[in-house]
Amino acid sequence: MDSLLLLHEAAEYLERRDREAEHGYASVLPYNSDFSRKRTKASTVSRKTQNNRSSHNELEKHRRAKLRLYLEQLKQLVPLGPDSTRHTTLSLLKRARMHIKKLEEQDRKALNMKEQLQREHRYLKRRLEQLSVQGLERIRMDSMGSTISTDSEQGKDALLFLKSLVGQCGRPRNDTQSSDVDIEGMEFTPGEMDSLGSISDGDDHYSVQSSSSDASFSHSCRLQARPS
DNA sequence: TCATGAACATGACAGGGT
DNA sequence: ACCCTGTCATGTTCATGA
Repeated sequence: MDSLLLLHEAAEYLERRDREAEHGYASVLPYNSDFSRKRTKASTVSRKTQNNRSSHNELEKHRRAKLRLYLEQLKQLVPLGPDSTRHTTLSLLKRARMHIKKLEEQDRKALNMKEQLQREHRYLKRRLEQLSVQGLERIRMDSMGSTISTDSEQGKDALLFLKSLVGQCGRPRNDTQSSDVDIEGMEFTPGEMDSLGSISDGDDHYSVQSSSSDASFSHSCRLQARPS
């Protein structure tokens, strides 16, 4: 059972108990009434039970202390906000449930983003490889009139330049490192998610300019791609 | 003073061990 | 069958804020 489900059940339980108390059942039964099973049976309590009572009380106290500790630990993990100066167990559990839901949503969005970036990276890499081949061809054609040594030097320079380009653009988010993308504190606006949604892996019509969230990434690659 | 939440006491029960 | 341990349900008491 996952933590969200546990919290959900805990919060629902406390809410139910509150509701029942409001409507007059369960915990508001009259003391010593016929409905009170423990008090009516108390008269038949054995001497052994009496002897064990204090130890049982101690155990119960320990159990409650443990519960308090867990609630304290939970309080450290859940952002409580400025408005909640006074926390109750119920409010804490509700907040924790909301917080977990929010984290799950962020995680889902970050995974989507990661997949889109991986697709973008693969596309850019392919494109650079194409461009490097085309660039070499063009340099070779342009330098037909020059000497063999010059031609060779220029080709070598161009090749080095293009290789470095592939390295630079590929390095920030290559396939092996992409699983380590830091998604801490990522906030996504609906616009960002929409624009990312327009990219598809199998579709090479993907437009670099259309990706608003990665404009800086693609733009820097384009700028660097201009030989000085 | 009253309402409310937390802490406590206690009986009941379930499950595991002997 | 009995005991032990952990948990739950319920009523009471206490602390605290409005």
